[in-house]
Amino acid sequence: MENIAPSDATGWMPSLDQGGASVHNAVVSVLGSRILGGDYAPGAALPREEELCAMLGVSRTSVREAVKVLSAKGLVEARRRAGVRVLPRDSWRLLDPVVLGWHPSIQDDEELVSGLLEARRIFEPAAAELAARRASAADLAEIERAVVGMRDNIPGDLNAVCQADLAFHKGVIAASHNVVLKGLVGMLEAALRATFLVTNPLMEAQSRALSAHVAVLEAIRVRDTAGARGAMNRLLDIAADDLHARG
Amino acid sequence: MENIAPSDATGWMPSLDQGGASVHNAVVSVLGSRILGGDYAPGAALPREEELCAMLGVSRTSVREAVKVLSAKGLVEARRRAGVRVLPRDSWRLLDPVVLGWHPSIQDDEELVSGLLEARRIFEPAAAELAARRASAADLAEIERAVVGMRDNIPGDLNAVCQADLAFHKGVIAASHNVVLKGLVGMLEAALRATFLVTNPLMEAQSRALSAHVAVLEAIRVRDTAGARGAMNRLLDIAADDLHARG
DNA sequence: TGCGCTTGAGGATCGCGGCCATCACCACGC
DNA sequence: GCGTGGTGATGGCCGCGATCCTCAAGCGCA
Repeated sequence: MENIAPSDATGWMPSLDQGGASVHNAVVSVLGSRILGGDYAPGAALPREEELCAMLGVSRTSVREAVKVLSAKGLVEARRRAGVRVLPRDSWRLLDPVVLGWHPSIQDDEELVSGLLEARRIFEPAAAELAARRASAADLAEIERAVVGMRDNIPGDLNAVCQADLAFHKGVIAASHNVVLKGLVGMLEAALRATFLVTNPLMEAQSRALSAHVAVLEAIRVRDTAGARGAMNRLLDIAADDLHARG
Repeated sequence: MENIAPSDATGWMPSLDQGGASVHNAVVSVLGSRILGGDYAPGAALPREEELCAMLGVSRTSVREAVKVLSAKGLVEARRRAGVRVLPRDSWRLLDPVVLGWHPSIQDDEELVSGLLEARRIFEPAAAELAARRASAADLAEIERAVVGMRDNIPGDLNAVCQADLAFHKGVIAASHNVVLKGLVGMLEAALRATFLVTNPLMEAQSRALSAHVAVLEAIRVRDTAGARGAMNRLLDIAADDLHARG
């Protein structure tokens, strides 16, 4: 029965503890995390509005807005008399980065991790091939900047390396100029984050990964579609190896 | 300045004209369609809450809930003093079937149609390959039922054929047992609907498509992964041909 | 005198609480 | 067994105050 709001009258702690900066975002985040975490299982019913208000210390307006948002993301369904029930996992918009961000520990969800990696092996090589065909000068510059960012931070700042790695894959997908693939960057972001959490920062692994990234970049630059696809495949092989070795 | 609500006091027309069954769903649907239709371009600001209320004939509560939903789907962003602004298309959750359903005419959006088909050619053959490896008896029965549904309605009910076709592709993706791929069924649904709108019901095309579907089913049944991938590729070749011939 | 930073007021959304309407479900009665 | 009314939940509307971002006017400095 924790309390989100700063509660009563006396003091005023300016910050909210969870999620976004606004009250209803905090409610959305709390309920979403609780659903993804399994506290409210699919098929189960959430507490009534009134109870949620009391539980979270917010007004009905915020709770109702939060329920609407969760409903928009396919997590719950609100019916008139029956209250709010959690929908089965198949209807959850797991490709929504926000929803994926509510997962308490992606790296421990075996089905999700393998599904994400499998999906990456399906569409990232294809994205690289399309990028080799369509990348503009700006796209190439973006990808190259990411590679440079990886190289310059390799022995040191691990966080910067991760961000550059993410920027690299985002750049390749953006260079594919495909609307659907661009809709998958959120999923990719979550997948990479999970990978970074599992894969320890091994020097050798990092240098291998860097050379694979360079190979993808060069293949795209010279418009070698098959080479780009193959280089991306090798890159994902390395990632899968690291993931498997550590898992 | 149309009015969603039944307006004033005298009469009471029970039905809402747009979208779902509830008021806020109607508002969401109207605003979403208007954004997708280009009436509110990316970067532009929506009218103020008060104006939207007057324009749609609903209360601020409904408008605000609708804005929250649209914000959850990445269409708009509400900032305090600046009002509600439409976000760039890249942040729209186009993989959300609801969002895609707001598109006024998918078949006329060249970039979207080609992007959808391209995406299908990337991940549907892969899904067929995975299905050949993992399909359960129930999965196979579901796919087979869809094929039978296509065959039995081929000369007659076009709508039933389309539904069976959709069920077929859904079944293959479900049989792949991949979380990410299952998240793409909404996109697939919109893609198929757009295809059906363009491709006229040619007898020869339908029979060709049917045999291709049967080939995919048989390959999955005998666990022929490469065959399933190839058959799905041929199926998509046919679809692309029909689409191109008519486009 | 011109430019840039600060500060003030305005104005929009945000959040709250109460109210009534609506509708599904259940139990009672015919 | 079926119809009907009670009951309790969500759906929707309204007005209020708080908040805080934005824009622009005003001031200081070179």
